[in-house]
Amino acid sequence: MTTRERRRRVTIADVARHAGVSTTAVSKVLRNAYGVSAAMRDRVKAAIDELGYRPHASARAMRGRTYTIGVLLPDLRNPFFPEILDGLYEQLDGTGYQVIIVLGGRDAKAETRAIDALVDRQVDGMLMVAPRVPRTRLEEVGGQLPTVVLGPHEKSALYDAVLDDDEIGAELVVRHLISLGHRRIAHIGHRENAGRRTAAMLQTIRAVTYERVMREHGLDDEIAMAMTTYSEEGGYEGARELLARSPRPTAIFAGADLAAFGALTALHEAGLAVPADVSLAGYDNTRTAALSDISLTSVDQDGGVMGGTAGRLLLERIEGRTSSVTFSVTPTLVPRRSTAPPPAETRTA
Amino acid sequence: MTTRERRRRVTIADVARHAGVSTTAVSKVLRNAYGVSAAMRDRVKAAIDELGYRPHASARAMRGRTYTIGVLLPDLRNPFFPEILDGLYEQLDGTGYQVIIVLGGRDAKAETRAIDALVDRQVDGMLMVAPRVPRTRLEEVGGQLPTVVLGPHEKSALYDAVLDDDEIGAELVVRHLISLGHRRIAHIGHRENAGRRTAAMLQTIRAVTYERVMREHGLDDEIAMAMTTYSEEGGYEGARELLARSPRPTAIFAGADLAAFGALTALHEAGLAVPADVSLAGYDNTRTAALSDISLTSVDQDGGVMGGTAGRLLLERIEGRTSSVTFSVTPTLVPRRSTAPPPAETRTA
DNA sequence: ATGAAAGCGCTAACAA
DNA sequence: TTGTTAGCGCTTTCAT
Repeated sequence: MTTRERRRRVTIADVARHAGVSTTAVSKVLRNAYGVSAAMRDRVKAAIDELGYRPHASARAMRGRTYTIGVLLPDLRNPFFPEILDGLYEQLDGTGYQVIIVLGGRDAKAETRAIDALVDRQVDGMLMVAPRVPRTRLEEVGGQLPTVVLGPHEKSALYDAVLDDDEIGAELVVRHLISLGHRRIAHIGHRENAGRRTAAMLQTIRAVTYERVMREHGLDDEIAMAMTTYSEEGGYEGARELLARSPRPTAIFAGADLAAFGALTALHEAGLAVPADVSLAGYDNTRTAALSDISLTSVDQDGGVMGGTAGRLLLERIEGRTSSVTFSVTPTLVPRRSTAPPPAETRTA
Repeated sequence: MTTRERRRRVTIADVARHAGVSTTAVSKVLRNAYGVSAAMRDRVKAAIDELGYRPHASARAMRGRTYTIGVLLPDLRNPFFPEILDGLYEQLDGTGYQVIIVLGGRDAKAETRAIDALVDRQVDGMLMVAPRVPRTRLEEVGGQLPTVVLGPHEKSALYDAVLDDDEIGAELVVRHLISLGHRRIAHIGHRENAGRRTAAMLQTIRAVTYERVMREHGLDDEIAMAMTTYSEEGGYEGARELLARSPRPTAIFAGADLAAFGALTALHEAGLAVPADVSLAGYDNTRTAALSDISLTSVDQDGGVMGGTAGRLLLERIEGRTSSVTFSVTPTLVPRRSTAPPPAETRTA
């Protein structure tokens, strides 16, 4: 009878004693397992309620499931992530699964630790949103537990993939700008310093597609990219860099709304009006983009559907599916007031 | 020799065998515990590296610590939360503690489940950001494990509190508007339907302080409040309600930036210019507020310091402190272009 | 300084 | 249908 520092929690043994049954019986009731009479079930449930019993997750983890889904998020600032989580929660509602979130943080090392933390805590399934660790690491995780990767365009036999068709999304933006009459269209991208597998990363696809569409329209010479990061700071720096060129671009396609917001600041500081002087488009169709003072043209990729699908795939894997699945969402363009035909004197180009 | 579904993880016994020592020795090395020779430490560390061993969190939880800090967040959309988390992570960096986040979700019931999930997973410490469960629940948690509550203005012997001096913050805003010449200043607040303990909630303090300052300036009759929620939707509805009044307010103090953004949309729809027709101020000084197209006057409460302090207090409690501490941050006003003197014809009031 | 062994709360064989 | 019991991987007395 050790005196625990804090009041001892109710255990399955307490419930069993209180109900006058075995711990096995209680365990079975908890898991809705086969082989308990209605009477037994009622007695046990009553005892659970009376004692206010809740199972110790760690003890369960030692033998079975934790009823936990782990989610890796790169950060908390990207307004696209809540959409994903909303879809996930909706899908998981009523299943008894709890979601815990860890943050990847600044570098790949921090992200590795965050993923490890989830594995070490024995989550039953893991959703990795826009991970930047090497593909081998993703497969290691996928080999150990049900895993869904959201973002990167790389399929694997070891995990499911949910992704936005970033190629279509980028095409929509660049063609939209071209159809408005722009030629000097620049791009703000995200450079991942850490890793290989860049070809599969969504930021690479957006950038490469931008280049391709430009070429397809004979705008090879107008290609201008600033590779910073998908963040406000990155967008600010990228825009400053692009605006310093001569002649300056008449349109900027930022690979993420967040970067577009930073670009907006840079444009203002440079005394340039949007869209009168420079058109601006983003990606993600965040709520801020929809604010009428911002009214940013953007690409909508339905994060709710993506998150919900990720949840469904995770549950399927937990239930035993071993084959690999890829789910692709087709994005749509949401034109707003931040994009318009280029100013007249542009013809100097 | 049960064949686990997936490849069995390396355990402490494997490490012990590999190093030719006891599991006790390995455990001690892991925890930097007293009573291991340098030679032993080196051998064990080598074995750990060679085998790529990482402790099972759940197994540790059964006997000791989980090295986990649990954070409860109401949602992922409030741009103030990342600031808090940044401070927390910085404080925890290098301590070996991992942060896991759970989301409170829509109602108090969901929040209760989220908190339970953290308790059931035996986190070593818990940070509850703007919780809405009853105070008794907070104290229950505080009685079981090191706890810090961020937001509510209620001290307790059972947990530490980190809070913004919302009274000062609200005063700053209302006095700022009054000094600009406004009289018909309205407020958009957050009504919690679920709970008691409203008097201590930050939203109540902001609303009550608004009323008090109005009265102190003889503006009793101009008090107008729309109690919705601190969200974009809430701000939108609140503003529509306030703008429907006649005469309409010349200034709106939204209790949160998020609500101010919603109000912005409503103002635009009503064809009203900010600040020419209506001045608008928020609270939280989020990044979006700083965007030059928005340029929202707001109250800055240094979430980084709040989060960092919460982390420090948590570590102190884990190390044994039992006395209760309250830490209050004094906010500052950040005036921007969204607030200006009222339009001239206002004198009809 | 080192190790043997008990036990944390639960689940799953296996018996009854 | 119900109960007994052996662990899961770790920490922690308590011997040595």
